[in-house]
Amino acid sequence: MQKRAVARRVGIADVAAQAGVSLATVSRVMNGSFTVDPTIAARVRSVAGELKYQANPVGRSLARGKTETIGILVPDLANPMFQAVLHGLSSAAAEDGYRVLIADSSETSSEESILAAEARRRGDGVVLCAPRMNEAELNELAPSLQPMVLINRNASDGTPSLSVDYAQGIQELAEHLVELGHRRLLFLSGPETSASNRLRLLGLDSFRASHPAVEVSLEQCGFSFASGYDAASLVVASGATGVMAFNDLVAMGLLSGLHEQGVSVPQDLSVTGFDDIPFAAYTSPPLTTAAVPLTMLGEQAWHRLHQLLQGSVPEEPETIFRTEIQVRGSTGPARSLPAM
Amino acid sequence: MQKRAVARRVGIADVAAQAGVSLATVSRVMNGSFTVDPTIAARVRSVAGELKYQANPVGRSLARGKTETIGILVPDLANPMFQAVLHGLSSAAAEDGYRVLIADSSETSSEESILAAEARRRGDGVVLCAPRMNEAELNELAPSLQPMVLINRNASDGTPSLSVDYAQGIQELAEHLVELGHRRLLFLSGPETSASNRLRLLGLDSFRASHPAVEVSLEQCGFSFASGYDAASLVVASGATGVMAFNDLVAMGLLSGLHEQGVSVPQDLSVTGFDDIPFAAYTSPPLTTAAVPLTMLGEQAWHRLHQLLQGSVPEEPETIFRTEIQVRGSTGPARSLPAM
DNA sequence: CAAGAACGAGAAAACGTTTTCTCATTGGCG
DNA sequence: CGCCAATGAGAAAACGTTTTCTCGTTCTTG
Repeated sequence: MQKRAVARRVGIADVAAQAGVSLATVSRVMNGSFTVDPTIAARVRSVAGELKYQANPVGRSLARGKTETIGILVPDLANPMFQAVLHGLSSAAAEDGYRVLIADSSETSSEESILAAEARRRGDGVVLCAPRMNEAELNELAPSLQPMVLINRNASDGTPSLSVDYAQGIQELAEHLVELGHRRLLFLSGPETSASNRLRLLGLDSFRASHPAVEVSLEQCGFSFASGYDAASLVVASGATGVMAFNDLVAMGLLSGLHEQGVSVPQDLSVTGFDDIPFAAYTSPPLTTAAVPLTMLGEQAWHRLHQLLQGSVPEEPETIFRTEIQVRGSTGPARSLPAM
Repeated sequence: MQKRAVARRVGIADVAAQAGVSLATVSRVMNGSFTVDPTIAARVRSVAGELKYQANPVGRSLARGKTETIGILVPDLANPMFQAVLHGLSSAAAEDGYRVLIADSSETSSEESILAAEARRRGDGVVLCAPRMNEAELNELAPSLQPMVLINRNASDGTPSLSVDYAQGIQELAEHLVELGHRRLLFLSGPETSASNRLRLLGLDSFRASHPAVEVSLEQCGFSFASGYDAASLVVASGATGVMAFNDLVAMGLLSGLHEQGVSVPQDLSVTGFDDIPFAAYTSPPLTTAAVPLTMLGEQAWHRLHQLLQGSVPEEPETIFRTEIQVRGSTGPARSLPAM
């Protein structure tokens, strides 16, 4: 006899009926429009409170044509690097009242297009963080994904992008190792699909050109802790004394693998990472690495996207962030170097 | 003369017009209904392809009454513990075609209710991960948030929950320290708002009861790396030889602070963490900690929520996960212990 | 005092789908 | 050959808001 409808959601219509006004008026009151009589407004607010009315975001989004939500596509949510970017993005977006929807491709580049389109369509814009898809695919997809911001990639249509100068970073790391006396360097290369990996390779090419006396070899590896761990034997066998890992995760895995094989770092071998993820400073030994402003990357991505959402044209399409070498315990003088 | 509308989104109506059928038919084709003539279906599909039509998720959500999206509320997205849970949740949800919306309260408990309600209303359900709000608030809020799953909290309305047995975990850690000969223990307590911290305190009470000869003191600390770092002096001054940090983050900060003060771990002091975040094994020294199945917690949360969304009543309201002590390098024999 | 402006609030259209009705056509069967 | 069932597709209602129109009042002003 009392409440027969089992739990029908209270809608704007219920409030309107109860308060004896029209839907429009309720909507106006709830949105803080001043064009409504204070008496009525108060009554509506009171009824809304009683009924615990809260606007349905889906209906509102449809009517307004925007969701106040953005999507982010990451290749691997388990990777602290992307976690840091996500955190920066989410915090910054939250400050402007926007929420973030996650799309994690789990390093499956073939799924990216679909996930990106999905994420984009569910929100007002999207951030593609280091997508693994190839150049052609990205260029084709880009126009349909606007407004969008790219991280560590570029599209031919001038989509705003935030990039890290990996080429410079890896060169500085190599330079650092050479200064320590290392002459045989090894780079543990990341996924072929990674654009930032290609940039590192480019950087190494420049380095080779300017340092003909230094041997810089290459080994295909991966992006994860496990791949670094598995590479330990290869690394030892290579005879290199300075090893640059694709990223901190790989470096940490390598450190772990080397430790198990009784190789001491940095006495026997120097190891560098890349990214400076939050825990790179606390490995044993602490990791020498090229610091990427990860959280800031996320924050800036939001600010760019926010501008786009407000209809302003981006002033500079591409922003490039420099890395900063953090020298820590995992690198030291080359073993064969005569004491000075 | 060609395309005057600057970029109007192509909708179901465009496809219908172009294919010479009704909206309903297009919808049926796009949703794979078999009640439509193959010839027409093919034509619609072809037109849809040409026009690159993709259904607007907002309109669809409104019509269907569900968004295939869930929300998650976390106290701090910068914390690897919550990142791991989020990762588990997101992966598991993705497998069933659901996406995850993030709400990060940044440890501001007063904002949680609003954020939780928001996140819930935007999706079909919500996961509250270790909310900091008090008991009363949680109990009051819970009914309005259904379907929901709680992690490390309980609500009076029988909301399904996934909990970790922190009381048992902290006792095992204390036990471990005592076995190493430590008699003066110190617990670096986490936020008062943290329910799991209260459980740890409860565990320590039991421990005290069963080990009257052991001194277990307490120091208010925090949840972050920084708070652990700052606590180093206090810890040294306390005279304790075994320190249990609130979590791995605090432990790592403490390790760092102690290192700076020239205190060696575990020779001078033993330190334990809690959670076993992905990098706890790679600090220097590696952290002895109580492993919480973080990713699994996220996955299970999804599975529970998924059941709820499909209308099945949860069999067991609360699932409790045990922790597993990982003994690593940060704990060792008490210094003053006579050699045996 | 009357005419126009300003104002406040209701009616209705719009947002983009899905889904229930409804109806026309076809095919089968008695 | 006619009737009923089955089939396929269109019309329209529904989802829950916002927002544009529109219109009736009241206030202002000449």
